[in-house]
Amino acid sequence: MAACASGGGGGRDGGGLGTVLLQTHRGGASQPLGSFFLPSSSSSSPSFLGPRSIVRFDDTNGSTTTSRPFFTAFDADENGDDDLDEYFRQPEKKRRLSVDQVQFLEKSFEVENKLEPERKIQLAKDLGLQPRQVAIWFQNRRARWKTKRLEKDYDALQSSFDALKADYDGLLKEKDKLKAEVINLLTDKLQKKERATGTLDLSHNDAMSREIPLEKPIVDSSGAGCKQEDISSARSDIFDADSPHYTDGVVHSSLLEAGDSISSYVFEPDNQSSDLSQDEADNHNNNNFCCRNLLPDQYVFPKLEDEDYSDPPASFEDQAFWSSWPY
DNA sequence: TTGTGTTTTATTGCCTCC
DNA sequence: GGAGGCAATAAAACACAA
Repeated sequence: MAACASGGGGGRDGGGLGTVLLQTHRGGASQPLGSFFLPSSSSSSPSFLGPRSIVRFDDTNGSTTTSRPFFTAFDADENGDDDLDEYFRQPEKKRRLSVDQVQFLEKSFEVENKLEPERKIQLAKDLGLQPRQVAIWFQNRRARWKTKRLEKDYDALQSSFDALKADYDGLLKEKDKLKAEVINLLTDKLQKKERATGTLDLSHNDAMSREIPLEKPIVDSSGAGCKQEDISSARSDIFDADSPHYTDGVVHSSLLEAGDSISSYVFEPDNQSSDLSQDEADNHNNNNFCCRNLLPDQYVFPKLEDEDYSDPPASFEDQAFWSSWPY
């Protein structure tokens, strides 16, 4: 058998297709060409709806037979020999499947998007198409389906990310707000206490107040810049007795490192001190701490926080974090 | 009418499975 | 090794604005 599909190459199924068509042709050697055409159910006008790929087969007699297996509407009697001749002379062209054919294939695809050989043959028979065409249609349809699914998955992921990001941003703002409130309350408390006790060296304090802004007071680990009971009472106003954040003079917070005490970590580290070593810090403490004249031997320069938890956790911005995200 | 972008049909080459 | 699936791609058909 010599079979060559048009368009060059012909593909693997070309042989199978040739076999089918040749068998059909041989089976009905006296059959007119019109028997290959299906009546159109959607259009009364004569039209060629199948591809015009012309498959030539040299039969055993050496003559060339041209098969046009999947025209869905062609009335040979109406069009006459001229049209037929004109059609045969036309160079092969791609033809789209008819609406009915596509609908039929779509329904079949919904049932099962894979095509077993028997089903392929049956569909081809029902639609007047080549089995190869049915296979190609399913293949292309699977590709389109996959593309759509990817788009949907991407949209879902994007929505999920946006929602999470909004939540995260909201929480960050809330955290900043609460932190500011804590700082203000503690600051007020301290100032009131200092005024009430009158132990503060005002002249010295005035000088210090110019160096260290009140919004970010430096607090030591033993007394938060003043007496332990001062900061303790202040804290007790901020954190209630049941609060997980503070018990027995120690803050237990997810925001803090394990073992850190509030006296060290309630406040952000002073930027101007953040790069100092402990020795430098001690020196800095002696020179600048606002209440050093109260209990000099207890003053310890505030422990500096390594990381600022107001920033997103590294893992959140990290690629690895999102690559492990389950959605 | 024509240029351009999109969709559909078909081919090709590679890969996997039996 | 053959059959079939898939990705990439070509090319025809189609839609549509200018």
